[in-house]
Amino acid sequence: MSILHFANILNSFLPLIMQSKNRHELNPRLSTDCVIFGFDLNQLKVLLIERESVNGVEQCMALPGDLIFEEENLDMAASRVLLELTGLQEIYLEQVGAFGDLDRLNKPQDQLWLKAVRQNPDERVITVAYYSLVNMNNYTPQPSSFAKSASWVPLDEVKELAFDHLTILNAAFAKLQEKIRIQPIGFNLLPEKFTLTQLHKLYEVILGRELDKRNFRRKMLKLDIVESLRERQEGVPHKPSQYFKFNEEKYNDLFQNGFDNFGF
Amino acid sequence: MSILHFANILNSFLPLIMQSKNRHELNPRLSTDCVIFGFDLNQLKVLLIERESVNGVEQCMALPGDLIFEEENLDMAASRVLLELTGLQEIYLEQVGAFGDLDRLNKPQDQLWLKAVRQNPDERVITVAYYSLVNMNNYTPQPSSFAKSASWVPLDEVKELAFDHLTILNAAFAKLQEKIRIQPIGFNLLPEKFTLTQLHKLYEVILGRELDKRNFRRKMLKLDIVESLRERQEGVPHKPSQYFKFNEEKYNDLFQNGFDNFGF
DNA sequence: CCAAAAGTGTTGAAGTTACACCCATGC
DNA sequence: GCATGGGTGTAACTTCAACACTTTTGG
Repeated sequence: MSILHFANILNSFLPLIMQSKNRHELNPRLSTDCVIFGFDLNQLKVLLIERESVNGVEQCMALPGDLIFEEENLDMAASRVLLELTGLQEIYLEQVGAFGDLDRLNKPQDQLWLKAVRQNPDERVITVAYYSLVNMNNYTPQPSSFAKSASWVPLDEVKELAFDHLTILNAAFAKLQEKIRIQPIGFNLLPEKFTLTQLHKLYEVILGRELDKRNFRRKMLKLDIVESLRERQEGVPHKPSQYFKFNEEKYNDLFQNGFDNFGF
Repeated sequence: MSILHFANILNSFLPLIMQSKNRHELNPRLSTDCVIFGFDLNQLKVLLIERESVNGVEQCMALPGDLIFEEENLDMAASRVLLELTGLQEIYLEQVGAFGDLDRLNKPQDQLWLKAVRQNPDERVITVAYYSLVNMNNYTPQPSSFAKSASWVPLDEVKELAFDHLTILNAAFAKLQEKIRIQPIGFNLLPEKFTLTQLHKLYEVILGRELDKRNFRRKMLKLDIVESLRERQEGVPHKPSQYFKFNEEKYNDLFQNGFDNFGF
């Protein structure tokens, strides 16, 4: 009796198995990946994990991500996986979308890794990606589970990632760029008190182009989402800058309504 | 030996089964749903299917959607399912996102239906939703497969849908509203030749508010994405309107670059 | 006193809003 | 001739883009 034949017989029991099995199992066909953006006041970074090498072969870096449980909401799964691999928690994650290309796990190196850690390494896996923005100062990654390390990597140094993670990262970054035009989301990436120059820089790195300093400041101040703390930098070898905080009330207002800048 | 015990033993063979089974099977945990918007020159409509009644119980309407095959891209699955259920094809579908709440299939009526048509009715299913805009004149729905009927339903008459389809519809509509501010996508919803009044009406129903007629026309003409056909309506009991077509070249240009209206 | 970044105003151009009347047609 | 929707212009206002110099501090 061939394996195929054997499997086909077992196959007829699948419905039974499905109904009775422990639902706290992992779903072998569904995963989640998280794209967490941070900002070090100079450049945009993304949180990546390093996985253990397999048979002495170094694995390239990856987004924090893993299979989800059978009985787990997608959103909760993303939060859990992020926590397990990097120690970060209480982060609002927004969905980027589902990624399910048939060849997304086919790179030889990825296959090697999957064979080492997954029960069903050949299983086709669809992943649901999430993204978020965080203030790097408040979250220090602590690798655990299969993450050998978890660290902030400058976006423009990311050349290669596991699986289709580069595609996912690009999609998330595109969402970020689109979103920052409509909602004043960037504040999540900054410390509680920040200078307008830092905010200015943040917008420049997200949008990928220079913005006029005076026009930028005028606009931000008029939107009324920043508020001076009447406190200045100290110890800087130049004219000290005022610190600002963001005005949560206005922020929430704009966050909900968007900037509504289309013109209609 | 309990069923549970039995299942647990079989469970250990699962990896084997997974590897050897026919990959042209349906994945019992993954589905796709399509939100197709149409416009009848007066109101927005969405394409819904009606399913066979189960044990004499009428089923409420649903988005066209079904399980996807193991070896099938998500995008292709959405196109296939749409074709199978409604006869529509060659439609560009854009992803809305993944929906996977644990209770999304739990309504009693939905359970009834699932038990009638699915091999594993209790399986937790995650769905990947897509949306599109079409010119209703070019696509006449032809129900088949488990769709008893497929028809255009005015958006504001949709009160209840199967599963979490109302949530999905709302998410897709929100995307549509957001997108039309950034890209001139509305033309997909109109016939090849249309009047500015029809286009105007379309924008009003999508955005859900009145727009000044003169300002709207001025703006559209300046964007240069519509072009007069120097042809007029006939047989209308009022001053006949010019027909316009949209300027594909300009359209594609704006489609790629967006309106870039944020101000930075 | 030098280097470095902070902070500040104006102007011309473009875009936005609000608003009311005449026109061409079928009946 | 009347009902219906088509089609048009202007003025006040707001927003945008471009541009350069003075200020404050540490060393």
